[in-house]
Amino acid sequence: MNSISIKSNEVNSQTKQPETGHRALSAAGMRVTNQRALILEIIRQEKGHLDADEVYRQAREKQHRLSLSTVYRTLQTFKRLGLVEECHFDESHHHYEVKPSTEHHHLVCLGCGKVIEFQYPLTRYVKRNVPEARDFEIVDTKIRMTGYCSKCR
Amino acid sequence: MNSISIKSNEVNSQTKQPETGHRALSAAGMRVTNQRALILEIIRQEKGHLDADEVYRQAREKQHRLSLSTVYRTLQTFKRLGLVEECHFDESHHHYEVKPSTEHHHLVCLGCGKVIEFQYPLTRYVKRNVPEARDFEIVDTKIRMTGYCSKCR
DNA sequence: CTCAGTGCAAAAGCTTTGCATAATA
DNA sequence: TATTATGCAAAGCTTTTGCACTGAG
Repeated sequence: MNSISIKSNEVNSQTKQPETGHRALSAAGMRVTNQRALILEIIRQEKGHLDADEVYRQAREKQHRLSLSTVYRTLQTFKRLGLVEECHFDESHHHYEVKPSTEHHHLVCLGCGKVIEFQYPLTRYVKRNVPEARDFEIVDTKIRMTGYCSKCR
Repeated sequence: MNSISIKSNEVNSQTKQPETGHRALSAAGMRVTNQRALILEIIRQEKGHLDADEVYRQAREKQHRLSLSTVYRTLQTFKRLGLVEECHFDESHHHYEVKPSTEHHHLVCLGCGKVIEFQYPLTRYVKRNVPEARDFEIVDTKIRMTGYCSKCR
């Protein structure tokens, strides 16, 4: 409903209160719980791409009693609200990242597992150049290229 | 080790023997079992993209006692040999298709679930136009665009 | 005070594995 | 005959769900 843009990763260090996420959550008409604020903060601060279990482990360090199901439920909620996005780097897990404002894609290194992001408006390009995509209303584009990075090749 | 190209989907209908897959299997130095031949035949004949359970159901119609684990093991084997490829259309399953000789990608309709394939050398395009991809040795490109097809939009 | 959100435990999917049996080369 | 592959059942992992309790608004 509301489009909430996430622009900064900096933590509000002047005020003592961990304000991170409060605006976004309440703007979406959701209750602001410690769990949600914490999970959102974790995903935002991690530049990379976390899976549910990594979020859980990190969250647990701050909130001892938080449960895995809350992590899953919260991740689903954030996904629905468009706050985070699900990626599929390997076959078994989901990974999550903050929703990027501009279209970007991933290069996944088979050697070291590093994920390199690049921004490029490939949706537009495909829409223009691929006949099959003409009368298809593209909602989302996911590109995952695998291979070997400069170090590993 | 050997690269085995699959070119035709036609069933050998002159000879009575279900030859499908025998060459490919033995060329790869694997034992030719009825189960493997059948599973390969099913994946080849199905133009679309099957998941393990669909392969299992179809295979069962011909070989009553075949087990799900054999399907999984066989699919893994075929993947390793490069005979089939794994796709990820939704979050929960794997889907398999015969390994295509030319680069192709998928448009997945969120309305009816239809999967439209299109061929386009996007790897080359990305390699040329995306700086981050320059010193990355791209092994595989997976593009999945979701949206709505002409009927569903 | 009320209802959305949480924790816990249990269940549900999909996939893998151990082991004895069956079948291929 | 010597392995390799299979079937069956059981386990493994990730994710979801039911329910009573807690806490935000």
